[in-house]
Amino acid sequence: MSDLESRTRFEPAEVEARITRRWLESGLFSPEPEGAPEENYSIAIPPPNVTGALHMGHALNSTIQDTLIRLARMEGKRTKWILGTDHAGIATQKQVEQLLAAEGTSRQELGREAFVQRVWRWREEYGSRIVEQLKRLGASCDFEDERFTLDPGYVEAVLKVFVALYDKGLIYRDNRMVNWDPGLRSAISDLEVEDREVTDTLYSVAYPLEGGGEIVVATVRPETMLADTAVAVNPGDERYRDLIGRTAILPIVGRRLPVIADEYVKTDFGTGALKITPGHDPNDFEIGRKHGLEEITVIGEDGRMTAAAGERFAGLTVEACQRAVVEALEADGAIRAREDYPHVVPFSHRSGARVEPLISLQWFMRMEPLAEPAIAAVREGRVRFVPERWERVYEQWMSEIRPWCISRQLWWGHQIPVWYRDDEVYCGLEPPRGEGWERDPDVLDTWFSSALWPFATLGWPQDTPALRAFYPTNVLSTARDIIFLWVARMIMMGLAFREEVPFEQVYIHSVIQAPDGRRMSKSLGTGIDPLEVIEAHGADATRFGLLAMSSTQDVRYSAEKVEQGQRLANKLFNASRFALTNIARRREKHGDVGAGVGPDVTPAPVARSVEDRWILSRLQRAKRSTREAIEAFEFHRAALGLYEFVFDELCDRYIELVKPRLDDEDAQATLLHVLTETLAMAHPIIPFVTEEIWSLLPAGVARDDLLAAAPYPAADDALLDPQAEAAVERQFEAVQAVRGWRQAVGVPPGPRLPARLDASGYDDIAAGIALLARLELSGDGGEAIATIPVPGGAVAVLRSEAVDLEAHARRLVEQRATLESEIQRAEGKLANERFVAKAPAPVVQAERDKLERLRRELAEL
RNA sequence: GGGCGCGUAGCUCAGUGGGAGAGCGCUCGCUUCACACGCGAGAGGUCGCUGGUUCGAAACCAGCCGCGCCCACCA
Repeated sequence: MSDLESRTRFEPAEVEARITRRWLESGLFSPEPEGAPEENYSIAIPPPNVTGALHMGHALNSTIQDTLIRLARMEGKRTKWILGTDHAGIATQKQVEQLLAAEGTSRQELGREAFVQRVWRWREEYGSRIVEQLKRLGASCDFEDERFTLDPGYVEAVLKVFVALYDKGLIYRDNRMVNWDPGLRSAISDLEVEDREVTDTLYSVAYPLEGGGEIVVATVRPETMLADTAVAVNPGDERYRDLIGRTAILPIVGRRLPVIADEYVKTDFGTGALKITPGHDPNDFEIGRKHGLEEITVIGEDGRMTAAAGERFAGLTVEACQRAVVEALEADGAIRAREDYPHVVPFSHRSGARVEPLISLQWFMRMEPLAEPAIAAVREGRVRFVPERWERVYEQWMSEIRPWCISRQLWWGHQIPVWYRDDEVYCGLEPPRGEGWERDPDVLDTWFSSALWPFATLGWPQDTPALRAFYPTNVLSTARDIIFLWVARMIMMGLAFREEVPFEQVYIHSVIQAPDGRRMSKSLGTGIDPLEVIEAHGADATRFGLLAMSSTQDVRYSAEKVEQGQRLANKLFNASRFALTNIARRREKHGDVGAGVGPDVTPAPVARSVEDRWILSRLQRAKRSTREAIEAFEFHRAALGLYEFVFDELCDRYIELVKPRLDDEDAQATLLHVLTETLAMAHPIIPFVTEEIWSLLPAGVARDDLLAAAPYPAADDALLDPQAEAAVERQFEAVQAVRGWRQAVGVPPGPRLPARLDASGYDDIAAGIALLARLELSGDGGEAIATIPVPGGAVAVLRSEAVDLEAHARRLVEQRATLESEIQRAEGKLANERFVAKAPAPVVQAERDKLERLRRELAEL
């Protein structure tokens, strides 16, 4: 205890490592796979990239999930937080390629097999970093059952899904236009493309017509004209009607281009005539297929012009080629106009390169048949989004879903289980028998394997106990940016392969922006490292701060909220230190260690006074609202409500009021009870400090086991006491009135002031008022030198030289003015006949009561 | 082009039909026997603008202004 007495501050760094070790050694986070999903509770963590380091988004999301998980665990549910990392094809491959480059070699030089081995070695060395960082935050994941999306079992799940969808005809190979990322040299999906505003030049180029005349087309990409195979106009366009069916001559190249009609062409944009380049423009590709046009490719996968572009341009970069083509057209006098043209163009989210639309042989997945039941699941409430508005966003995207390009030209990932031999194609879990087969070199989009996360992590396709116990999971928590990339696809795959939704609720949490409102990002230098925050303020403070600043909308990072959390941890620690050292000291003196405290139970509260009944009543409300707020994903309400309870009610009021009674065993029991319940109530939010204090509770109060394993305290309605709440409310109004008066009239806060209570309804609470407002109350009938209005009467201040009567008079004038204006307002309201007639009776009555009270107070003055 | 969200105290944000709130910051006071990461008392707001619904609007509806995000194949 003497040790505790000297610890005047909560020191997180000293405590956290010790507590973490106890948690991990307890096995509490690793439940036996038993029971049914309905009685169990599980969350699958959004798997961080193996390459990743904990950023603020992870920290918030992990805190949210851990708060849910810890609450569920304390509610007695078998609770599993499924942990793992994602192989993150592109990010990881890039990382290792950079290493190789630094070593003066490359993946091509190593060859595929050696390269993949190299990535595995890298993963062994660095892949657990983020998992260790999660421990620092206090995350109670099942660390003993960590998964990886390239584990052998996981690979089996991925291949099985691929083969099944292939057999159903949902996965197919096709030569189509894809988003080609020249930086990555791979196809990417629509969702990995981001639009950026760019100002290009819009050129008007004249194409001569066979037999005389010309047609002028508009383009921002003159270099692609080398692959033009037609010119299109709108069939209803008077200007060009006569030209349909004629032939244009492609400048520079000399190719003959049919002039075709297509509704797609807008008459009011550009020149109304459109050059058609099926090989390098998605729209033109569709038009080309519709009209059976030739598809010519002049831009290669390396982002340079191919031989088909002609000797003059082959080998040039796209940019250089554009300049060369424009020069050539100028020399021909073919450029009729140019203007600056701001528009959005696609860039790769992965490499940052400008996306090059190319025709390429890739694997695609038809999504509509999978989307349909996934839309129904949300519509029927089997999956619910919080906040609800995301359901519409989800549904809208799902109802317009397009084929998903799932093949990537990478080496790190799930290699596609398809083999070729001449014209034969084989798809299966095992390689085909016989000689001469060659496996498709491509790997699957990382999100393909992520889509299986909630069940592949539990052992599917094996029918494992874990799968039976924890699927479906309860909640998925994430930011909105991966609703389509990941959440929607998990729902589709869960329904397709488990016939069950993967989770019941999807919580979409805030995106935390930099304090200045910009995106938090390493490259912008706006990132804040959560580990540094933990170092500086503690994990509890970080968790509290993140929850307190979170919302249903994006928020700016608030260092103040973290500091608020640090104050809460410190306050709770000091309040506990006060209670524990005092009670221990007094019991030692009296030689009874634990009277009134049963051996294995939280001490039963013994309410002797109105403030005891009050704090017990307030405690029930705090427990209820904290739990309800967490369950409703209103984490800021849970965190800030806890702060308010601890500071305003437990510390500033109850502990102050109970101080003089601490020799009383009943008061000790009540204080200990409130303290232990508060610790338990707060634990899901600030687990470290609460666990630490729990371990310091006297024998008989603290169980030997962990607070993390203790039951979450239920709100007991029998302890609600509206009378006590009203009484203590009145008490504090009176205290505040006296304190305010003291300040205003310059009476120092320390000395006790002789006074008399001329008010009714103060039998139980007068002593507390005297204590907190520093009054010496007596029944002295002498004359009051000053009168302080309090609810139901006044405090009469008796003879004292400490009172400045002029200041008192000034205060009286101010208070009268305030009261009079409030009375006027109430009177006005009640004089309004329509208010009295139409407003609900209780509202009118409340107004009348208020008016009466105000009038009494004015009279007291 | 379609959709969503947000404009409340100097700052960051709660609040959704009956007397404008929190944290930080600011002012004043306090070595009150747990905590100065503390305690007490204060100052500070046309709740973006306009109109409507209502006895009553920061909240509900409409329009406007400003900011942010998502989706979308007009060269």
